[in-house]
Amino acid sequence: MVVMTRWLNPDEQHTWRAFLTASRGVMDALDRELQRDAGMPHAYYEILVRLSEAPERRMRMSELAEITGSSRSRLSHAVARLEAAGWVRREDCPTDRRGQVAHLTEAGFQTLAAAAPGHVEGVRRHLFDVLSPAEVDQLRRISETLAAHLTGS
Amino acid sequence: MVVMTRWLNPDEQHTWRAFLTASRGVMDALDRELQRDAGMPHAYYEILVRLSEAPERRMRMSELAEITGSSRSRLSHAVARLEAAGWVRREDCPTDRRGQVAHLTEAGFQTLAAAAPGHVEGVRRHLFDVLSPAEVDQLRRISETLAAHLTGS
DNA sequence: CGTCGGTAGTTGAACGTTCAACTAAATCGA
DNA sequence: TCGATTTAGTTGAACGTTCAACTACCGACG
Repeated sequence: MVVMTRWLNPDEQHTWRAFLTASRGVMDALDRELQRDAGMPHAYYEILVRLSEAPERRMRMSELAEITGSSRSRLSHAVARLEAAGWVRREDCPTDRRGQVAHLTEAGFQTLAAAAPGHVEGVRRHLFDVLSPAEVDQLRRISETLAAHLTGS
Repeated sequence: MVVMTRWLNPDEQHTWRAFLTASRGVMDALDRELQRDAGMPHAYYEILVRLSEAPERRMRMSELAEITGSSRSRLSHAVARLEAAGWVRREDCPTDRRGQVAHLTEAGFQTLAAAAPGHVEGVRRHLFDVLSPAEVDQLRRISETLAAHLTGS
């Protein structure tokens, strides 16, 4: 069966490219800043943040992968590096002999605490300061909708 | 001078994380689909698209780097791979002996033509079909604002 | 109890990006 | 016209991600 492609019209084209430029741009800027100021990419920063928020600063690898939106493999490699940096330690899970628990070390917490203010400032500078409160609200709803549909399909 | 960090309030926190999840999620999904269906990452697809739109399907490396939002180094590596795949050829620039001109080959154009319908469908599925026309409009304005501020600072 | 399918996590190779260093040519300024 | 600066582009190494293959363990069903 031949299906006609519904190409993007010029408006959609423009929106799509603006979205690409903006989202990539914001992420790249924050990534660069974090790499410069804290010596780690944003993905690693996020891992530390999520661990710092977990009870006892510990989390199962699977859950951590799930919540940071990364594959198990990616998380495994990442945690290996974070462990080498002394920021995370891996421990055996007491209830599941297959499992591992990632644990944010005190050094990791301190590194995170040192990096956080600069990063938050960056998020403000590149995102919140630039948009009106109404736009921030719109962005939130749009993002939630998009995110919901991703897990769905 | 000690500066108090203006942390993100819970609403901002939520918005930021939703934005992260959504933009990463959409890009990841399209990247996966393009890799599966066309054997190339989205960044490479974009290079081919931009070349296909250029006069004579030719563009200076610098301009191509600029327009695709990548570093010169990244583009250089990317075009090297695209050239190895037979989709792009590099030619000497006639007006600037330092310069190179990337040229989309017929094979590259055909590959692009084969990949485009599926990709556009993906963009619709993950983005446009999910949002109302008003939201699409909001997203466009927000993205344009964000993009404008990136080049600015 | 045994075994069979699913789950948790790791590994190494291939790939793509970044970073800094480098070559070569254009441009600017005296 | 000579030298200094800037611009164009490439290169290789280090890094981070992906993919597929792998080990080990859990849980369920006979």
